Amino acid sequence: MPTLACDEFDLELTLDSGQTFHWQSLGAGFVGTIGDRAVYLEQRGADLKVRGAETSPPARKTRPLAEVVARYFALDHPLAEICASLPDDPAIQTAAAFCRGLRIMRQPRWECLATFITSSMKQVAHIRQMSLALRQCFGRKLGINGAHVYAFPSAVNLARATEKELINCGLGYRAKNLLATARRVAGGEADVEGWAALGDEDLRARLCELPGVGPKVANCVMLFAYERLRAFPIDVWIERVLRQHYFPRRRRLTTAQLRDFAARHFGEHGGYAQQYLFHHARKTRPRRLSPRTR
DNA sequence: CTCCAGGGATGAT
DNA sequence: ATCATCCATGGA
Repeated sequence: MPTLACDEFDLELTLDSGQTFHWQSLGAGFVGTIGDRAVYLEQRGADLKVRGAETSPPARKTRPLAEVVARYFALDHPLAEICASLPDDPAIQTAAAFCRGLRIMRQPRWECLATFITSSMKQVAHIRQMSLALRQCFGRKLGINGAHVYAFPSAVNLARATEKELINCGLGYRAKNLLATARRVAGGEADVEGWAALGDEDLRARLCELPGVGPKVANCVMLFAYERLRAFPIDVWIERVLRQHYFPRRRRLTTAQLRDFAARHFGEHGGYAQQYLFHHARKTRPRRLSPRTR
């Protein structure tokens, strides 16, 4: 199987860090899609084994799969330098050590935006379920390693859906927002590709105009699909971590103050800092003790 | 500024 | 089987 060198990379950790919600474990690796391509991935140390779909209509000239994978997982990010640039405080240093090899991905823009619109007020298991349902109902079916996966549906395809169909995919009140946003993107009113040329503030403003997109979702999309490594999404987990470690006995603290602090303290790679704090907090969350073990 | 809808998996009892 | 918990956005 074709192999790609991947230093300072942990595939499983990266796929399990709340950036993407459709990869499934299969044998010793994972199957999923990158754009319209079905992919099987398996990591052995610094080797990343990569297999593309056995395409039935033989693919026309396309970019080499290794390039596509390397770009998707941002294997070009200088991880050692990024970690060295993070502030030297115990909270972030502990989290960064815990998350060695976790990279901030470069996901397809529409797929990332649509998925994070569905993510609001949902936990990872739900988001995975909705992603799968949307793919099965509206996406293209692809074969890989004897399994099958579904590409994420284009905005045009989702724009043709009815609200009821999206509700049947488990979206609840998010159906209306996703449908409205899909229609704006499909109609060219919202140019999610063209927006890549905008500065951070303008991009955030454009994203926040879309139905179902607030500051948190906008920051996730900026970070995971637009390479804006300063973007610092603040959800309840991160808010807890920030208050606990950086403002231990300050009671009155607005979200605006937290935002300003994060931007100043974590700087140009704030998104990496956020992802490390987030993943560490989730994976080391204090589990409630049952009465028996207490 | 505050309050609240909303809903299904998850874990505790 | 029942019950509490988790959660971002948007609108009142």
